[in-house]
This record gives sequence, structure tokens and C-alpha cells, in this order.
Amino acid sequence: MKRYWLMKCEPDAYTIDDLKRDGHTSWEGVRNYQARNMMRDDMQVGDAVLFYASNADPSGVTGLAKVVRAGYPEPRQAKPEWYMVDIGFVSRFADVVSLETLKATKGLEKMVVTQKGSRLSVQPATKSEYDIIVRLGRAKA
DNA sequence: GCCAACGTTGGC
DNA sequence: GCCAACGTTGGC
Repeated sequence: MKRYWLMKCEPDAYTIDDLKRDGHTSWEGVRNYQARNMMRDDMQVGDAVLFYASNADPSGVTGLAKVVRAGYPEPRQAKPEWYMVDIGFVSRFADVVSLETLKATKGLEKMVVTQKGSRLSVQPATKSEYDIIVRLGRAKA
């Protein structure tokens, strides 16, 4: 069963353009147990990912990715405490679908990212939410 | 840069 | 196990 996710990253660290250039990347460095558990236990190859730029101008979904390797421990740990997945480039939105737009769009009210104080950097999404955002991204293109 | 919200740490 | 202090996230 294909699942849908939203993954946050600050543009200073990594952008959708970096992913386009690299083709794929390891999502290393997540230090939150909830996010870790999802990467370790729930994310599977082929799952769809909304790539979200946080602390950006404006913050929002900048493109799409997909899981190309399921959860595995970050290297160079004595004990495997932290896990990561690999994601591959799918597409880049011509314009960012801003957080403001997400908050204003019907059907996205329940997304974690639109909740006040939400800091989770890896979040589950639904197919319906994903489809709406893909449409918003295409509409702007 | 500010600061509210959140997660984690550590003293007790 | 409680909870204050601290560090981090992330919108604005």
C-alpha cells in the first residue's frame, strides 16, 4: 500500500533543486523519535513525498520526491539509533505552494504542517492531500 | 531577529 | 515520575 509523506528541510541545508541535480539523496540527520520511527518502520520504496522548504521565503511545498530506499541506520553509529531513508527526485514545482496557500485550501485543514506549532520534520499525509497539492503545483506551472 | 511552541534533559 | 530549565524549530 503506497503511502504519502511530507518532509521538511531548510533551504540552507538542501533544496528541491539540489535534489534535481543529485537525482537522489540520503535523508540524514533527523533527530526526532517520531520522525525516526516513521522512517524506520513505515516508509517504503515507492511512497510519495511532498518536499517542503521550511524557514523559507515563503515556506511551502517546492516539489515532489519518492522513497527509493526504505529505512536503514545512519552509518558510523556504534548502535543503530538513528535511521534515514533515501529519496529520489520526481518533479519541481514552477512556483512554491506556500504554507499560506496550504492553510487556505479546502481539504488540507488536517495536515500536520498546517497545524500551529507543528515541528515534525517527517509527517504522514493522505492521498487526497497529496493529490490536491500536486494540482496546486501544476496549476501554478 | 524575535519569540511561541515544542521536545529533551536532568535534578530531585 | 514530575517538572523546570534548556535547546531547537520554524513562522512571521
